[in-house]
Amino acid sequence: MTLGGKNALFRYLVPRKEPTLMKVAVPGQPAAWTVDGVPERPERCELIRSMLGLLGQRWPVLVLQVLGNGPLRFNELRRAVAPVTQRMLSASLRGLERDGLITRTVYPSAPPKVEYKLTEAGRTLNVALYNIADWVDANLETVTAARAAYGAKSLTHPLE
Amino acid sequence: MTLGGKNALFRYLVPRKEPTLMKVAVPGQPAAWTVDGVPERPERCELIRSMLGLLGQRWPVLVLQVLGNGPLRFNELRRAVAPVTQRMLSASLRGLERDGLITRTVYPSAPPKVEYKLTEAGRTLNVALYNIADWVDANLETVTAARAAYGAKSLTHPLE
DNA sequence: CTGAATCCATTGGGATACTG
DNA sequence: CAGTATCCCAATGGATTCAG
Repeated sequence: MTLGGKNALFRYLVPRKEPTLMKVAVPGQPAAWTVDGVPERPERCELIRSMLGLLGQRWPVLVLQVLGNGPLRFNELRRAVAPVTQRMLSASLRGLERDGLITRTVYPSAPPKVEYKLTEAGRTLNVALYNIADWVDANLETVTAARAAYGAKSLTHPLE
Repeated sequence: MTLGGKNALFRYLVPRKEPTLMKVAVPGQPAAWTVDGVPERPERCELIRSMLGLLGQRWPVLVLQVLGNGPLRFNELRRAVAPVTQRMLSASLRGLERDGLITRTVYPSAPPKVEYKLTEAGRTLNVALYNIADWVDANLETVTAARAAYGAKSLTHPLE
């Protein structure tokens, strides 16, 4: 089983503990973990997983999408991605800000005004999301049919 | 705030309950939910969210990636994406099969042999994943710096 | 070999109330 | 307006055991 070339992403996704297939022996070189000859960067692995986890969450994706239309204030966002709760919106915004996908600007006024704005990184990540949507457009019937065909089988599935 | 054009994905991601921004009033037409003039398809919304949820999970992504190298049997897969548990691998495989991303072929023999293989849909979805990896490659320093800069702030965050 | 069933710890995330 | 704090429930997912 080859590991080179197109499937390099995999090696960045495997967990750190006992990484079996990550160990790619390069002939003529000392045993080291490399990806296409480049030394593996654990932080890249971490970040890919982190981003996939982010995109799998409900609200951050929505926030990213609505901010693509321009900067918004907290309650504007809250209405835009309703029915998000304050808690979840706040948590999502902090997570996105932490990763540098949005900026948080406080205008010292009464009442307070806080503006959230997409960064360039956030904008480009948003674009990557459209690839998923494109895939769905191309495979909607396929998936729907597969699910229908699968319907007759057992029901108690831990994962959806 | 405009909703047209580039940000159509958003409207497919909003929850069904009380969809605020989904309702796009088209002047001169009867009030109906449309996306770029095309009637909205709730099942597409569902599927996009479903796929994002799938990609946010730990093991299905890994399974998809390793199967990109060719078909594998259950225990081969288990070793390849170690340290996955049997339960999680089984659940992931059923989910992927349900969505038509992989096929499950049982060879009637003793001991039993089951082969899992990527479908064309699974292969193309795999490709979409590389866009996330590309984004990470382009923004690794940005995100790392943002996280470091954010470090000084409060600690109790419900979302990561 | 290929799973399913059971038990249990952690976490996501909603409702509500309160604050500068 | 822009949040934080608390409570609580359901779902995720790991470890272990059982079965065809």
